Amino acid sequence: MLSLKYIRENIDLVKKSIAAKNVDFDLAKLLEYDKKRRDIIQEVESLKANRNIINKKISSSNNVKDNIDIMRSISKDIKKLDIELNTILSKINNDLLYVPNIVDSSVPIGVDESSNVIVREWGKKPEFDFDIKGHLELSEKHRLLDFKSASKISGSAFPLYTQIGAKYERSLINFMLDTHIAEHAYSEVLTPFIVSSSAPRTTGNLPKFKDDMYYIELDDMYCIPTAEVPVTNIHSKSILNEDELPKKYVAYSPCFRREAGSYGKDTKGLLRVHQFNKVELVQFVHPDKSYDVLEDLLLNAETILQKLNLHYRVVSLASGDLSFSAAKCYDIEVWSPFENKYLEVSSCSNFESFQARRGDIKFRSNKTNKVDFVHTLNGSGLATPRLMVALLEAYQKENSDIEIPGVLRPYLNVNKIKSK
RNA sequence: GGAGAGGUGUCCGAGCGGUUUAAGGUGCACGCCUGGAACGCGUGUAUGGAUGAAAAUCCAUCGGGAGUUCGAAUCUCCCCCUCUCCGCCA
Repeated sequence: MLSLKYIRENIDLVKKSIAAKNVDFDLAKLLEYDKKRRDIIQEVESLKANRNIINKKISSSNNVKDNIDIMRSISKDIKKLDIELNTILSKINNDLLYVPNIVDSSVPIGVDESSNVIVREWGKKPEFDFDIKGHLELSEKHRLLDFKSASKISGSAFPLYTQIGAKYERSLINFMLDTHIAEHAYSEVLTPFIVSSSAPRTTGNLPKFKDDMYYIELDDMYCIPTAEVPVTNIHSKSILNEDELPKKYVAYSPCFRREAGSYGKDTKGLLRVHQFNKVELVQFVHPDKSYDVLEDLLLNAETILQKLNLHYRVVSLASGDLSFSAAKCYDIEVWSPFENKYLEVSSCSNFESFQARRGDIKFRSNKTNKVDFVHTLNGSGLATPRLMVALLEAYQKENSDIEIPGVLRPYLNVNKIKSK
């Protein structure tokens, strides 16, 4: 969320960002509401000031009767104006939730992903001198996944990991958590996976993207689409000390996504699923530092792929591909040899004060003793399904055995997944 | 699910219709005192909003919302949250 004041004082920038993100929003109407709001406030506040003065006269007695008559009429006027003000305020507050975050000046401008900019590539595409198999065929052969049983349980696109597949998944999660905790100094949290509506409102998932989440009507709660949602809200409605910044959290969670509107796309196996596991990095930082931290956080996520020795590239998202809440975002895409394309395994975003405003997350400056909103950032570090695709495919041998990367061997206690 | 207790400023805690512009304490900051410190004394100490170049002035805020009243932290209703006990349950 942007503040009304900020919007009023940066109309051009806000207008530009709305256009750059391809968002439909009537800014002129909002500014008109704001003008009306300020007019009413001035009127009603002078009445209230008057009310306070007369109230004091009544309590210090003499002329009580006359003053009560005056108070009656003032109170009537105040009540009328307050209703008018509340009406306009609720319109404004609702509209504000639909204003997208501003776009950082370093973000490439473009309507969609075709304008994304490749920032760097790491490693190189593995080469094979035999016909390679895809992750589905490999996991079927080694009984790592059982989509058939899963569909009986939950329908399509819910993975059921079995035997060494399940252990592999668990190992990946632990490996990633351990790496971020030990090498990047994140502190681990394990959060609720079902949240009330205020949490996704903070992060920007609500109100605009309600249909992307699983909703539990009976309790008016949501299954989290990412650990970003609960973790970002750890510090909602509070003022942190500047000394406490940066706050760095790493959280494993399952992620639940309805993926409405994406049917028919990436339907094979693990490429797009309704439930997946992810290790998420979240930081609360001083506003001056957030763009440096974004680069750090990106490197933290990249470390995982480097340790797994998987080829990947980093992409800076164009304005039109940028999410509603983000000011800037990098995607990390891992190479899938069989799909013959890059698969998104991480998004690392700087939200600046956008989420902090929605969640009321502030810090008190040491120097000025004033409070200001923190900046929030997060990034997947990483999501497992497409990572698993890349791992199975890149590490397959001609006899279909799958080698286990060195860093995962202590977790899995085997060097290879062998045909039985 | 049932019964009860409670939600007040950084924190603790009083107030239960108009001397509350929220007592008192605590924490914090600054000043005085001191060789330096503690003690003591003094001053200040929130958030949001409106006007304003600024200084400042004003308005709102005692979990949230609605109501009663000339006037609500205080009375009424609805909701949320925390705690205790009971029931159910992994």
